[in-house]
Amino acid sequence: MTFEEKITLNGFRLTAPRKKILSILTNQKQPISFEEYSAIDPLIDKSTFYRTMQSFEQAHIINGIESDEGKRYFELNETIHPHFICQHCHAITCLNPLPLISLEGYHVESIIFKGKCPLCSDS
Amino acid sequence: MTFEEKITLNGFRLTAPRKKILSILTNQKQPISFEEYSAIDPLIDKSTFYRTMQSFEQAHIINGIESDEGKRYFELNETIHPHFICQHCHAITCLNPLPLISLEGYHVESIIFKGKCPLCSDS
DNA sequence: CATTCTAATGCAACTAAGTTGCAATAAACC
DNA sequence: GGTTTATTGCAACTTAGTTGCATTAGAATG
Ligand SMILES: [Mn+2]
Ligand SMILES: [Mn+2]
Ligand SMILES: [Zn+2]
Ligand SMILES: [Zn+2]
Repeated sequence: MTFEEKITLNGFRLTAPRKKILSILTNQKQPISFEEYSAIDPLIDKSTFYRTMQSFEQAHIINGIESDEGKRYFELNETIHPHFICQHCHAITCLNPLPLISLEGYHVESIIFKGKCPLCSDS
Repeated sequence: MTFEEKITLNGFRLTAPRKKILSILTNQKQPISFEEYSAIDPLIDKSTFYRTMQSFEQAHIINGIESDEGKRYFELNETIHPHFICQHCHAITCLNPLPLISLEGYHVESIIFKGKCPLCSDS
């Protein structure tokens, strides 16, 4: 699906900030924060960014993930997969899809593992 | 282990706020935030609370969990178990211990499931 | 017990991620 | 092109959590 389709199929207007946000998120291997995003797109407005994240998250175009440090990280919502948050270096990593775990009564939508990433486990 | 032991074995001084914090956390079935804690212990100072959480977390006396809403929730670190965060009502629930999942290269210390809790799945 | 040392407290001021109000702008639809 | 209304961009705000610092009070020592 193109950026244009992702945006317009949900009834959103096709604006410059939205196209840029989707294009940049497409190039990321890992979720990014506003701080990281605005390093790539320095002219972005904070409100526009966060409002876009809210609308796109509700439309399931993107996922938000809470870091250990009180920041939100965002990624495109393509194939569902779990994430790992390193409590040492605070990196957020996308993991390979995992066989779905079911919990009686609960409707599980995502899984986050926490601990030490490979880099931090060595040292 | 008594509150006194938990505190002093880590080289911390035995103070009134620390004893009260541990006694209140002991009575909780689920992790609680500062907001919830201070409803139970209205005289607690915010700095004292958060500084205690930091020291106790480093000493592995308590666990901190990030909610979906940018707040930290705290619980005693007794038996390790996963948690469920409802993305609808935002409740944080302790789950029963789960067979340990291992991820090649990663050192997993905790697992958080997100989705809809039983109450919110019905409605 | 009194003395000393220093960790911990409590208060106020601060920080920073994220939100909100609102006037100006520009998509979308005719 | 003209009208309508969602969206932008700016500044002001909110709020969870942190920090600096003077005061207090554990704990160790004699
Ligand atoms: Mn991912
Ligand atoms: Mn728990
Ligand atoms: Zn790491
Ligand atoms: Zn719920």
